[in-house]
Amino acid sequence: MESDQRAAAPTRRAGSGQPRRADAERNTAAILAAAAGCFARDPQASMTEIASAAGVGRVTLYAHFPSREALLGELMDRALREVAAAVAAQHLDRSPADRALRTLLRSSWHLLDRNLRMLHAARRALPSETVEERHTDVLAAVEQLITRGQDEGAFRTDLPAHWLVTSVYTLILAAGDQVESGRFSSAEALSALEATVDSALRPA
Amino acid sequence: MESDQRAAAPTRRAGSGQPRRADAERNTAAILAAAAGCFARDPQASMTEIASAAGVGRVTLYAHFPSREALLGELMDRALREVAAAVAAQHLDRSPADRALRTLLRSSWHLLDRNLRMLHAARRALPSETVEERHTDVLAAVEQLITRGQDEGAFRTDLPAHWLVTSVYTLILAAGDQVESGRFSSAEALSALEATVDSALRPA
DNA sequence: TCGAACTTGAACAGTGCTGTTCGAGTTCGA
DNA sequence: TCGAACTCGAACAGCACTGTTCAAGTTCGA
Repeated sequence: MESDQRAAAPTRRAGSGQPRRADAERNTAAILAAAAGCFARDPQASMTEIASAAGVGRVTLYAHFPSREALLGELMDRALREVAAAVAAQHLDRSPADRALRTLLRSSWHLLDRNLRMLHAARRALPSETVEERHTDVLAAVEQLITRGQDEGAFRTDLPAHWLVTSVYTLILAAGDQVESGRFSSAEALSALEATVDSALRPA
Repeated sequence: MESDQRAAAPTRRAGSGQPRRADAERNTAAILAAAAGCFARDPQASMTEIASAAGVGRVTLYAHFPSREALLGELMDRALREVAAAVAAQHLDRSPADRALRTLLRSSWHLLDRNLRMLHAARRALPSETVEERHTDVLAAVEQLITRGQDEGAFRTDLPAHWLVTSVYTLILAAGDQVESGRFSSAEALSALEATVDSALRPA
C-alpha cells in the first residue's frame, strides 16, 4: 500500500510525495504520541479523547488519519518496525544462536515497556488476523534464529521451531504482564523470563 | 437498580429461591448455549444476535440477563466452575506433583477446546480485572500444586511459584491458539505443551 | 507579503447498539 | 381449568460514537 510513504497523511498534500508543512508534521507526531498514551490507558479510547489529548481538533485528527482503525494500525506498525529495527541492529546472525537469543530477549524487553499496553489495545480493537499479520516479519526473524539454533545443536529439535517461537513470544508477553500487575519488578521478570526460556529451549 | 438480586435471573421469580418454571429454565440454557456459540464466532456479538440465535425474543433475553456484561460474566463463571470441578475431581493432592500436573494439563486441555474462543471474547468485552478476578480460584489451585511440587523437589525452586503458574497458564493458551490457527493438530499441541511445561518446570 | 496549506468548531447525518415499557398472547403446573 | 409465570414484537428513548461538510480563521514558507 502507501503505508510506506504515508499511511498517516495530512489534508491537502495527501497522496502526492510533496513535502508537508512543518505544523502538519508536528501534529502528526503529537497525535501518534497522544494516541499511544490514550490507548494504553483505555483500549476503547474514542477519537474525541485522542484528539483533545493531542491538543488538536477532531477534524484535524481525521485529516491525518482517515479512521480509527488506520490510526491504531499505524501505531502498531511503528512499534513493530521499531522492534524489527532493534532486532536487525543486533546482528543476531553473527553470534551463536543461544547467545543471540539472549541478546534478543534483553533488547526487546525494553521496547516492551512502552508497547505492551498498546498491543493489548490493538488486540481488542483490531481483528485478530490484522494483529497477527503485522507480527509476521518480526516473528519470522525469530524463527530463523531458532531454526539456526536447532541446526547448531543449541536448541532442542524434538519440537517444531514455530512452537518454540510461540512459546518465547508468549512468555515475553506474560512476563510483561507480571510487571504491569506488580507481581514482578522489571529486573525480576527479565531474569525469570531468561531462565524459563533457557530451559524451555535447551535440548534434553 | 434491582440488578443486585438478579444477576442472571428470569422474570418474576427473580431474587427468591422459588423454583422456576420449566420453560424458563429451558430458555436460560438455550441462551447460554447460543451465547457461547455467538461469542466464539464474533466476540462483539450483540444481544440481538444472541437472542435470535437462542430462538428467543430480545426482551426475554433481557429478562434472563439484565445486561450484556452479566451474560458474558455468567458464561465465564460457568466455564471456570467447570474447570474448577474437573481439577477438584482429579484429586491432584493424592499423587506426586509432577504426575498431578500432567493430569491437570490433559484434563484442562479438553475443556479448553470449548472455552478458548469464549475466553478471548471475554478478554475483549470485559474489563481485564474482571477476567483475572474470575481466574483466581483455579489459578490458586494450580499454584498450590506447584508449590507442593517445589517442596517435593519435583519442580525448580529458583523461580517463584506464581511465575511458574503464569508460564503454565500462558503456554496452555498459546497451545490452544496454535490448534485454532491450524499450525498444530490437537494431539501435537498437547504433546508439545507437555514437553515444554515439563522442561520449564524441572529443576536444573 | 501573499497565497496555499493547514486547523478549527459547530453542526449534521447516520449507525448501531442498549435497556425499557406496554399490552397481549402462550404455556406451565397445581 | 385457571391463575400466575413466562414470552413476544413493536416501539420508544437515549446514548456514544463515526465520519463529513462548511465557512471561517491561522500559520507556514517562498
